[in-house]
Amino acid sequence: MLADFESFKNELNLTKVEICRELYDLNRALIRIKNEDVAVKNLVRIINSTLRLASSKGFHAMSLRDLCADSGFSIGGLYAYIRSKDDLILLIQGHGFLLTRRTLRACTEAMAPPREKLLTALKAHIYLSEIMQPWFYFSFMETKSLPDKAKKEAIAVELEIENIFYEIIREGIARKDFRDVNARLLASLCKAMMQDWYLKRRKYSNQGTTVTQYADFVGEVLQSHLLPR
Amino acid sequence: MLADFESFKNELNLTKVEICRELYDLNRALIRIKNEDVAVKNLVRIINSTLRLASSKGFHAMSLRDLCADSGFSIGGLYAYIRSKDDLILLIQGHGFLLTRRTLRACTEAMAPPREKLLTALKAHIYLSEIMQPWFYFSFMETKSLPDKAKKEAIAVELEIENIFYEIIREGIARKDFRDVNARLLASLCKAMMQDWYLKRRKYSNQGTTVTQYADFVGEVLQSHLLPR
DNA sequence: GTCTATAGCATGATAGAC
DNA sequence: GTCTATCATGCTATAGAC
Repeated sequence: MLADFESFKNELNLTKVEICRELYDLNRALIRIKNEDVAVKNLVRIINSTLRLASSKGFHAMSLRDLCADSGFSIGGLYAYIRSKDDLILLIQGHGFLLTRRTLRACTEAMAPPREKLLTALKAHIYLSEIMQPWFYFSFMETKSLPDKAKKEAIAVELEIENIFYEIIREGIARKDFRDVNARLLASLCKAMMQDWYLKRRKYSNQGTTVTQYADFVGEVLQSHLLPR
Repeated sequence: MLADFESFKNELNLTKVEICRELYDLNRALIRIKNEDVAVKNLVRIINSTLRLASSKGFHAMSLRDLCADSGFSIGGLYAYIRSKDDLILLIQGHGFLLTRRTLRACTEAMAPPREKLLTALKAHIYLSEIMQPWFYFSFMETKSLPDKAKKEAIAVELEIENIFYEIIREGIARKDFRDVNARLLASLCKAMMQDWYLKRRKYSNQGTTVTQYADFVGEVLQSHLLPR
């Protein structure tokens, strides 16, 4: 069972380097640099800068000159790693989806009663969004800039995630572990609350709220509504 | 007391034309056209197009030529209404804030027990965001593109709105109408849930969820957590 | 594998006719 | 009050030296 954030983090071992290494392996065809260590090291710089600049001014308002200045690359050098500016969105968002789906599926496949399952999925999502906050924020804000096909995929992944929660709630209602509430709407609200953690990360930091606190609180609110009185 | 959406809408009388008329009156200094009827009519066109284009591809990705094509204006004609492209963000966002603050303050100034007050504020916010959905969505997405001063104001307004809910919850706890929960966090979650209505408007439409249904459901979830067992 | 230099184009903004 | 024509700038992307 998933308890605190630290052990979740250690178990997943999702460092920036590890994330970019897998991203590189999966996108070798698009990237001109063939030396893996060099490529991964520089991808970390490029993606770091992209996420920072895009989150502060927006991806479209960020020029490639900005990106080069921030990452210490030259325009020419940068283009060895991407084919176009828009490639960057696809790269970052696509890999974010992959990790989210994989992590959430892994955490919810084990047999468990709905209440535990719900809390586990909730924590997994919030904790993952904490580790990858800039990725999640970027994905949310830049979905509208995606080409049509990728945008549809983004919406589909969103729905898939929501459905994981929907199914858990439905199972709980069927087993009479939960009250007979509107499962679809509650799944949506659950998503909305999880989302707020990475959309308003700064606000929660300023308030001194920790991830674990936040996840626990959302868990309590959901249980207040779901558990029989 | 605030009941259904339709009567709220009729009472406020916030049509596009009325919204733009007040916006024009408050920003006469920036707008070169002096005939009010002409100006208001065209501002409706311009702002409509801006909100539509910005919501589908983002404000920065929308060029002024796009805007002209969509609104039927010429570049030269457009510049009689704005001084620069960025003026448009300020105009739209600033006026959205004004209306939100005014409406929410008006709905919560009456004396009422915390439970009623909370539900009234909740409905007022969600109903207003339904009437002005494109404005709210635009405001949220483009806050990052604002110049420093305006960005700070945007964050301040956000916090002010959240504090309205925070204070109501605190009062309820103090009077023992509510359980002793974390008021600050619950106010944040309340905001997150209200926000989802205008951020994911399409999704809820597709599901067939109505505003009234949504507002009622969020109200129930909050009460489940707040009311003594 | 990374750099500098530059092509080619789209953009925001203005001037001035009507 | 609205239009067309044009300017100056800044952008993405490429070519070619090292």
